Amino acid sequence: MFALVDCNNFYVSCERVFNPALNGRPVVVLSNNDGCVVARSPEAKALGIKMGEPAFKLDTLFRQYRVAVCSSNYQLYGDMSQRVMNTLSQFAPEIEVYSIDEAFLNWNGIPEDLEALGRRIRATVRKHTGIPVSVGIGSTKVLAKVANDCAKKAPENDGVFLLDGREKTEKLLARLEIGEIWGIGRKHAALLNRYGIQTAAEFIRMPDGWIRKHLTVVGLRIKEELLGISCLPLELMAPTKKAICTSRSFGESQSELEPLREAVATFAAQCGYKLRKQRTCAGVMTVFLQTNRFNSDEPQHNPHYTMVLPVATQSDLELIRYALEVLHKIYRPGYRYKKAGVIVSAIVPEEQVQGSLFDTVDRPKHRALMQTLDRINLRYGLATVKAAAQVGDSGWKLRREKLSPCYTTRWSDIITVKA
DNA sequence: TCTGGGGTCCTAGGACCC
DNA sequence: TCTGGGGTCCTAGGACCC
Repeated sequence: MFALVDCNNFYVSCERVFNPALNGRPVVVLSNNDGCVVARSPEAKALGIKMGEPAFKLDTLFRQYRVAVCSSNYQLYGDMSQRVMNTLSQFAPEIEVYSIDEAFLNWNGIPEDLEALGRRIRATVRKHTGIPVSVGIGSTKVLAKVANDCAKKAPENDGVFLLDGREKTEKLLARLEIGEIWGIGRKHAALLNRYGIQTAAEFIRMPDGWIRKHLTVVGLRIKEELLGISCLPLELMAPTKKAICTSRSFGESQSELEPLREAVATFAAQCGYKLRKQRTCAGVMTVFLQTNRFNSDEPQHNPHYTMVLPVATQSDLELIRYALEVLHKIYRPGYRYKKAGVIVSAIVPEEQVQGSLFDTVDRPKHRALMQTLDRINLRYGLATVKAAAQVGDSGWKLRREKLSPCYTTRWSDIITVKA
């Protein structure tokens, strides 16, 4: 058996933990740059606010219904997520942290009443962190997802749903639209609908060959999982990433080279940090620029260029140097760039880097320098020490007008309680 | 004026090898 | 007159997830 524990409207719940005045009110959290709605409280959902809707289109509605609007605060959410995951790991021998707000638990051979265990999890996470969660229990990961959906949507389940027994499962799948199933996205749902398949029950009646032809082996696995045959194992170790991307939309569009240099240098350094964190080096780097695709009357330019590095690296200084080289290649004056990014790939373990006869970089020195830099920044806060290329007047920086404090990760932001 | 930021997996087709 | 059969690797594109 698997349990899927999912935090209810996680980002909103994090904000509410530290600001109880947000309870009972419609609350939304916006994406980076205060762009789109990425989390909604139930009250906000009830107002018809859609996931991913651009915030500027909702201004009037926000005012009319006194919707509380928060910029996203990933430091806070990341830390709260860790606290939730720590609590969850006490409830299962194995746990897969699937995303910032979800985890699968291995409940094979647990002799207890699983529904009761689910309720205990809910109460404990609530007590330890203040975050409300839903627990879905099923014999495969896909069925646990289905169960979680029931736990969340039907109020009578009170946040916990155990999906067991053939009859119970069949009845549920007959009511479930195929597009609701984990792994069936919009395109596949539309395709299935065209063939007259509306529900999950109808889907699992289709022959294997047909599913394979139209939805590849991915679709076939989903069918098996819905039938109760587990083929998606728990993934306990997060695999090292094969590509790492750091990109941002700018608070304001940028035409000059200088702010773009600052931005691209910052993204390259961020990639370096992520590479070091998973103890890897990257051999290939892509830099891209984008103009605002929504301004169709503006000239568009979306260049990108990929460079093979002489020797795979994880040093900020080297990554920045190459990223700026590439930036100069692709930049053209006269365009208003809205977004830029750096992607590193061809990632290898740091102890398996292929050297070069003509290497001019003092690698041990870079390594020591980066270690020191990471230690300082860990202790004194993000980017306390950084490369000069990253420093500037920052016109490109994110817009985050409604940012909450970093209650749990910054001493100066720690919460004050008046009694 | 204002529209996010990450990732993964699978397949088909072409290049190349013996 | 006759022109094989088996692989691997890489990339682009499309689907999906949160």
